[in-house]
Amino acid sequence: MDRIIAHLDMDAFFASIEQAADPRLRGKPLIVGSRGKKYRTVVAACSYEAKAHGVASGMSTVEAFRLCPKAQFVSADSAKYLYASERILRLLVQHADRVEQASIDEFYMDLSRLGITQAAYTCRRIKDRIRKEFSITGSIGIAPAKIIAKMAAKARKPDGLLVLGEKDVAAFLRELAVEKVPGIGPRLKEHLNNLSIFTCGQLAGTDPAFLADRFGKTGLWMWQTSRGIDSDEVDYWDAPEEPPKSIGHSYTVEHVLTTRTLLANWLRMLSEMVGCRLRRKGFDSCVSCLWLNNNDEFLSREKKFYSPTQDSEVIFRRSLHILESLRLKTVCVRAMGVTAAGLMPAQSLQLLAVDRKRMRLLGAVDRINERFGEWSVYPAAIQQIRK
DNA sequence: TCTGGGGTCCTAGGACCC
DNA sequence: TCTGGGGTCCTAGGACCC
Repeated sequence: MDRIIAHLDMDAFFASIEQAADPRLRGKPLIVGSRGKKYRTVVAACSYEAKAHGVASGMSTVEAFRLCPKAQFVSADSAKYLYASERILRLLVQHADRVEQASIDEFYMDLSRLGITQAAYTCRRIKDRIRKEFSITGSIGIAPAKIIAKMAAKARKPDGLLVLGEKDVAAFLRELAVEKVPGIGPRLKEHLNNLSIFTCGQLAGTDPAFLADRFGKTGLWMWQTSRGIDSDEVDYWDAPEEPPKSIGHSYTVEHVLTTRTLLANWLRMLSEMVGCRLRRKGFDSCVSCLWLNNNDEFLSREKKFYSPTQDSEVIFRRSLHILESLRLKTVCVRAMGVTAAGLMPAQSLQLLAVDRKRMRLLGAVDRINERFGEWSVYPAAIQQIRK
């Protein structure tokens, strides 16, 4: 049986939800910032009215407002989007045998059982229901492979539907620019263009051994994709949910940090957030990572430690240890991040009495913060950087 | 993750062991 | 003591995605 995969990609998802929720925003250019500070953030999403002025996701809001001064601004409200995303998932499950959520606004459906005509009909029906029930739109691509379905949905945005049978795939790919393939970003595009490879058709015609030699695994993957073939992992459905590989937090400060003490205080806070999330999710971590943007130079280091931990204080000390190993001559930090990797299920049994006591303390602090709101209780060292 | 912030995966070189 | 090959682990850094 031929595979028939549909990919639903919501159109300007965050912005559309905001417009659906607030009639005053409808029909207007809208910028959704990833955080509340209007001029110190980037565009998480924007309405099609804003896109018409050249605004795009990932752009700094300063640039976005230069292009479109009249745009409305709201800060992202992820709880709202997650809720909508879950409801969309529930709707899709009613129409497809297998549904996989690929991100907050993207879904795959296996419609192989339906045949192509019926699959197309079902997708039209899904689009109608989404418009009626959510007052937003999504685009759907139908193809024999997940990655092709995804590209097909993108190609018909917004509010589009593109149906590709087995025999249509080659024609669809032939003239498609290589950078339209998800996974081929600016760097790979440039590399390929330098080799006079501009379209998927040209990529498909290139010797795979040559690509493997140039790009390693990525080369073979690009070649496969350009011929409309999913890599094996991608074709795997119903996979049990993978545990996260890392948990981290980062922050860009308004005013550059120029003292070690101030920097340490911020690391303390980020470590606190990371530790809290480790405990909530039930993980211990044995690899600590620290990155800094110091004097406009990006630095990152990670180090493996032999005792797994979920204690914020330990995460903090490890971050400091890594910081020392950087031997910074001057401190001039604009952004920094603390990440816990090497995750494993938390050790429930603490051997030493002192550790048991410490875990009880952390547990109590977590419960207080859960009940009375985040940051009800926090280490005194963080005091001076909290507003 | 580099004008935010959250991630994943891959590569390559060095250390170390047999 | 040096040379060689194979394998694993650790770490830095690049590229990409939403």
